[in-house]
Amino acid sequence: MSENMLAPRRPGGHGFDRGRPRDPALDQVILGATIDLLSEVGYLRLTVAEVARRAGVSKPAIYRRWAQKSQLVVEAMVTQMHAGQGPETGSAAGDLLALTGQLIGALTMTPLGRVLPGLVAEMAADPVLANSYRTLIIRPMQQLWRDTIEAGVTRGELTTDTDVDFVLNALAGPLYFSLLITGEPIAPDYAHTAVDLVLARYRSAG
Amino acid sequence: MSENMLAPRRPGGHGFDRGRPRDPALDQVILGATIDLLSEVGYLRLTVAEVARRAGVSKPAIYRRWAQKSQLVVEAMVTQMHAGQGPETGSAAGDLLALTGQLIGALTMTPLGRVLPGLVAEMAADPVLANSYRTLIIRPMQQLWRDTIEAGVTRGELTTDTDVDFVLNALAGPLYFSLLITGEPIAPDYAHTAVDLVLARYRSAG
Amino acid sequence: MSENMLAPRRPGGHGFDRGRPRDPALDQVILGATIDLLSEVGYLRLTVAEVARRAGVSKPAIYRRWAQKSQLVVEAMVTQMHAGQGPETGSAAGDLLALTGQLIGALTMTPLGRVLPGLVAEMAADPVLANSYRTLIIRPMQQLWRDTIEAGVTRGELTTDTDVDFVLNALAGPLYFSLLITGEPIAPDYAHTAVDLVLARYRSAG
Amino acid sequence: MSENMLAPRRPGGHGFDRGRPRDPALDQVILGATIDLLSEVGYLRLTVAEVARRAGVSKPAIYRRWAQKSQLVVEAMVTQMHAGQGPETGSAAGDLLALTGQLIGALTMTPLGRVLPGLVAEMAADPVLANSYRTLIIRPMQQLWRDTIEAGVTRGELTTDTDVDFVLNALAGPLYFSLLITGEPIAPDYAHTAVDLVLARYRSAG
DNA sequence: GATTAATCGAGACGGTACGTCAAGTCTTGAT
DNA sequence: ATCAAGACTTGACGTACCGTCTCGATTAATC
Repeated sequence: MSENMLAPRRPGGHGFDRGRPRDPALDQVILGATIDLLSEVGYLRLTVAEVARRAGVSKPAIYRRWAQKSQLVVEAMVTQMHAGQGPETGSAAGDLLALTGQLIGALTMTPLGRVLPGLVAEMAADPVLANSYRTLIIRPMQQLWRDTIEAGVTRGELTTDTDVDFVLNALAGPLYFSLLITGEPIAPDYAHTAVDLVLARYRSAG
Repeated sequence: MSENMLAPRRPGGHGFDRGRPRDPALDQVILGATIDLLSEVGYLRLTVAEVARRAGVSKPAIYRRWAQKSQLVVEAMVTQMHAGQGPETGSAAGDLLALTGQLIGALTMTPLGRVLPGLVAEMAADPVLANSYRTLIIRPMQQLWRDTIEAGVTRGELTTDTDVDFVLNALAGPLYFSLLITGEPIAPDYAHTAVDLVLARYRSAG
Repeated sequence: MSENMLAPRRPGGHGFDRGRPRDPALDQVILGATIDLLSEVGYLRLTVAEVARRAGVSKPAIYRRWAQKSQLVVEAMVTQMHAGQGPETGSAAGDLLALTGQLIGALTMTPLGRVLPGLVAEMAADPVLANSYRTLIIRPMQQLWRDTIEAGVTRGELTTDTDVDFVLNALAGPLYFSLLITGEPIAPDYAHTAVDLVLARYRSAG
Repeated sequence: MSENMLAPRRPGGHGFDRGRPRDPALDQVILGATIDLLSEVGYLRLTVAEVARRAGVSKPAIYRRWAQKSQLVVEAMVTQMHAGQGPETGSAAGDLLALTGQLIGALTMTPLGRVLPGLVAEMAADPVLANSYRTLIIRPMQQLWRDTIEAGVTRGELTTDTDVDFVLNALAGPLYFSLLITGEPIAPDYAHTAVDLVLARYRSAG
């Protein structure tokens, strides 16, 4: 797995600290330029050369850090993810509502929405990238949801037969479907309706 | 709407039957070659030149019909959609189960699954293409689902407050989410679990 | 030689006058459009499709008459050549002066000048065309010059050792050189200077 | 004038020695492949892709240096021009004879003859190219002739009213005329006959 | 008068080359 | 080993023009 990760490439295998050290400021400048460009033109029309131009940096400086355009973009996205706090509203319903709302926000208010389509295409052709994206972005999100759902079960609010991954997919899936496929806007009451749906089935009688 | 459609470009606006007509056989040969290549190499690695070579056709013959690679591919996908039959199992539960199973089949057994990621990326960058795909593929599918759900309401199996589009998204969304984002295989009991979920909320008491 | 000629193609080999006869008016319309377009855009940028459009004629109607663009153009040029009259000024000097002046006029006042460069290129690659051009345009011109020079010899104005072809080349060559290669304008006194040059060498002492 | 020149395109206007320098070896490899191909197939049938293939170079590497095929070809021709030595035979007659012979050699023994027709066509359609060709190839040649003729005047071998450009055209023009237009071979005694002609008129009595 | 065959305009067809673009790697000289 | 700059290969893109072929609709000469 570690070889699949995309976290900044390190210099060749000899030692780690010979020669001129990388300018750490460049990482941020590059990622910033990437986010900006991404939200302007989307993934497909983003070119590495243009990122370099805007960052005032050379192309090799970028490729020294990320093996491909897609990995640069994933990393840029990661910096946009707020260290997702598990919500603590006191009830499973409230927590799920909060998480769903957070996800809607991320998909519609951040560049993530513009980026996702292009990334989806690359992921289908590049397993390494897919792995990076899933490890760095999807998995942490899933874990948050799982923790929340399991807390609900533990507290006796959700039935013990609750299928954690299924619930997660049931709440998040339609959002991605609208974003990527139908292009329809997300209904303003989506979060409520969807959480209601889940609770109608999995709310513990006790 | 008509200007957004991509169905084969037609000759200039004078009349419609002047000059040598397009060879309709070529349409089929080209679309067939496209489907074949698509299922072999996926969207991103499909090249128009290779489609031409396999179809025994010139590149201009292709570009005469479709303005871009992406539109050719959409059209090819359309030919793969079987005039979706509304299922008639006699119960809303059975019908929804059948539709969900059909969709799973289309996404996993046909080239659609291989093609979708690339198409999603292009759609995000090309509104005309997005419109075409939605009009030709998504909307007919949605209509089928809507008809089925509404039939359930009419027969008194589903409550009258059933949100048709929400239900549709709830059943189909997670499938696309798995296919495009998480890459996880679809659980073998997905159809049952998902339909159960919906019925737990929308089954009519009567 | 006859098979190298480009004079209008005739219908297939059976008989000569079955079926609908060609519209003879079209020949003229096409040649006219060719001349016009030629003088506007030159040879290389002239397309057969545009000639057809302007002539209100179809492409096959053109290719039925001329096998290639280049032959159409040659034929169009021929129609521009005035049945060159041998001048009759009474003296060899006067006749040569007149011929040279005529040639200057043809090269600078008619589309010939715009056409020649492109034709030269095609001729180098297409012997059939070269033959047509030389037979239909160059040879008649050469004959005129030869007759004139020989008349001068006969009348005793030019020495009997006059090399007819050499003289012809000496007078005409520099004109083509300027037109095709150097691009320099032809000196206004070229005709006089050149004829003087020739007479200085070949004027008969007698 | 400088903006009309085609000599290898240079990088953007900042400085001149930043970034990876062009591999000068490639210039030579490309020009060499161009010359070879040119003498095999002539101008019209030379394709940039084939030049690239033979030179073991990519197409963009070529287009980085020359904006169009025609400019590549001109540049290739320039490399074939031997830094023309002004002949020093001691007499104007001998010098002119030598120059004429040199020109005959260049037109018949080098690829120049095969290339010229195609180039002539492009020049007529592309003033920049025409300018380049004339500046780089024609003008240096003309200067050589002018110097020679003027030396003859200075030495008293040619009359002081000798029209330098006219003489030059009179000697060179017929050669191009034969090559490009009539297709007739150049007479073996052309050089002598032509120089005789000129001397008959311009030889100084003194 | 019916038949026959080549014509007509329109435009599709195969072929071939064009010139462009972006991705990712390599090279230079300098720090 | 880094940096900026930009050359480099690779591979595909979409376009243009050539000369041919096909369609349905005339148009004459022949039968």
